[in-house]
Amino acid sequence: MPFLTIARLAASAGVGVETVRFYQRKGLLPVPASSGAVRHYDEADVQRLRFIRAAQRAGFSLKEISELLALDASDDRARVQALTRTRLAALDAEMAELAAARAMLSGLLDECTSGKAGPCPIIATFTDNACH
Amino acid sequence: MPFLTIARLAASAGVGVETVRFYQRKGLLPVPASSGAVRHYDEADVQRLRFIRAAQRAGFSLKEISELLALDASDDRARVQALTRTRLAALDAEMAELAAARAMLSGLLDECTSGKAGPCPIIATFTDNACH
DNA sequence: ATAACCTCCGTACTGTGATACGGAGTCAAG
DNA sequence: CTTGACTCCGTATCACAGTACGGAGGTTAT
Repeated sequence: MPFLTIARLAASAGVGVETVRFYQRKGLLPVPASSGAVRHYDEADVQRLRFIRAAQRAGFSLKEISELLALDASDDRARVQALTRTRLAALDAEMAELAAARAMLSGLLDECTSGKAGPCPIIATFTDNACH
Repeated sequence: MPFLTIARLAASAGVGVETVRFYQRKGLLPVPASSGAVRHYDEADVQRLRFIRAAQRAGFSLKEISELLALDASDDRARVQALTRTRLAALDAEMAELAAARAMLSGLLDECTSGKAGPCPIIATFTDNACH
């Protein structure tokens, strides 16, 4: 049977040992009862750790992920959907902000590189507070 | 002449007094030489503080902003353009990540709400690490 | 069986952007 | 001439997601 040490568990999800221990402290990963001094991990731990990283890539915070992990056991789809809708709304808001910033900067960069005289339009824009 | 106290300076940019003091500590705002015990601020300080907030809305970090502020004096357009291009690339990368997360979650939410049997698809997706 | 490496555990520190607290001094109005 | 609001200043604390460190002990390859 493939017992994993903490280093191999960490490697299986592409994180560092310290990160695994950090997740344990946060309650996101169980600390296995050690029959002996060195703890060992199994596939369930690998799955759980990968779940955390996958949910993180979807923009969930560690706090939200710990709730998702709890819901994994309880199968409360309404709550999962609510968390997901909240996350979607937050993603939309963040994207709108980034898009606005991108549009502004890209326009200013064009202006600035087109070699007009006078002060740099990028700096001037911030100075005039005209960007919002 | 309209001397401003720190509270009025802060209010003029919609930030708190502590935030102004924080920016002073970071070197983003000058600490005026106080002729007396209470320092006073002028329009230049208001402009500088507003510049910081405007650049921040464009996604620049305080560290980048302090460089932009230095460039404001030196008029080094090439450097400003380089910073702006770096910021644009970072914005594009962030937006792509958010868009991917959004697409995935939105699809999963549809699936989950369409009331199919079996385990919640959102949870299942993270569990299968199938999202990337 | 010993060197080299790994694990365990607690604690401390990193960076980012603030926000809070407490005591002493200052200033304007009533 | 006192009360209340504001300022100054240093230090501490917050949230977030880790990263680093050090010493004691366990494990593995030669």
